[in-house]
Amino acid sequence: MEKRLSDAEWDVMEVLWSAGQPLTATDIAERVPATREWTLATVKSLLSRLLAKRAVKPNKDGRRFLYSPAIAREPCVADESRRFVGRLFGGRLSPLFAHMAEEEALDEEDIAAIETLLKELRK
Amino acid sequence: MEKRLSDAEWDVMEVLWSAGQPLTATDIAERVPATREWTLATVKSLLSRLLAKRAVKPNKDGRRFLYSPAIAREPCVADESRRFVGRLFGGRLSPLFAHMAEEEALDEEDIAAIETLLKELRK
DNA sequence: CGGATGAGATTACACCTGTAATCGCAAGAG
DNA sequence: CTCTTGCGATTACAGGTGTAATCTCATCCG
Repeated sequence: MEKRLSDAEWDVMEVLWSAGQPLTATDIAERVPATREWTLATVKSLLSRLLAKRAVKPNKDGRRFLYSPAIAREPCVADESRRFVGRLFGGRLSPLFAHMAEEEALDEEDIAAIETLLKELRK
Repeated sequence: MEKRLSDAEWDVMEVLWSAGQPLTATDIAERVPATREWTLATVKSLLSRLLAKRAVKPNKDGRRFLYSPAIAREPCVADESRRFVGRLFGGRLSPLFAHMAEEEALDEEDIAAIETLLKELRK
């Protein structure tokens, strides 16, 4: 990634990442979370910015473009995670974990999943 | 909190939270992470903004102010955590955990700490 | 008492963000 | 071949942010 993605840009990228295929601006506008009541114009602006950041790739399809992600989701998530855990929890995951546990943001399913992961790591 | 804190504002708040006592603007400027090469003026600006957000409390001390946090760190961290985990991991902690594990951002110590926490939760 | 000092308040300013309207052009409709 | 329409590109604009200089007092030094 050349630059960080803004919140709104993330929403657009999420659409592209989950689509699994190139989409037109209109497609994207339709799939963006409904809570963002964006007009098509807004989506197009965001696409321009994402193009400038080289986060999406335009593929000419006749008179218009099909957009697809130029960067994978994983590295972006990794970046944000590092930033976040670094800033709030001194870079360590365990304090975050402790915090979430206290907040009761963990349910049975999470706990089980994490236990399994831990076993994996231990091997 | 009335509003979200910006990155720079967090740095100021961290100083205040960890100081455990009211500080003057100058004190704060001295304790801010050195990587931020801020002038005193910058710190004062940030303090103004934090006052506007009611995140810090000014206590008149003769001719100047001693600043102390008006909000606790925990709720702020909780807010940011919710935002972060919600946005990137669908609100679930286990995918974040899986991600960090893959990134090898976990060392022995973290793993042990988390195991202990899990046992606590299980009880 | 008068000037220097130092504190907060005010102002500055460029860049980023969210949100959009408008422009200019190319393609399809007739 | 012309008119409409749908697209990307350009422009807009207010509010947030990082970073700071300047202004305005009150006070301490002499």
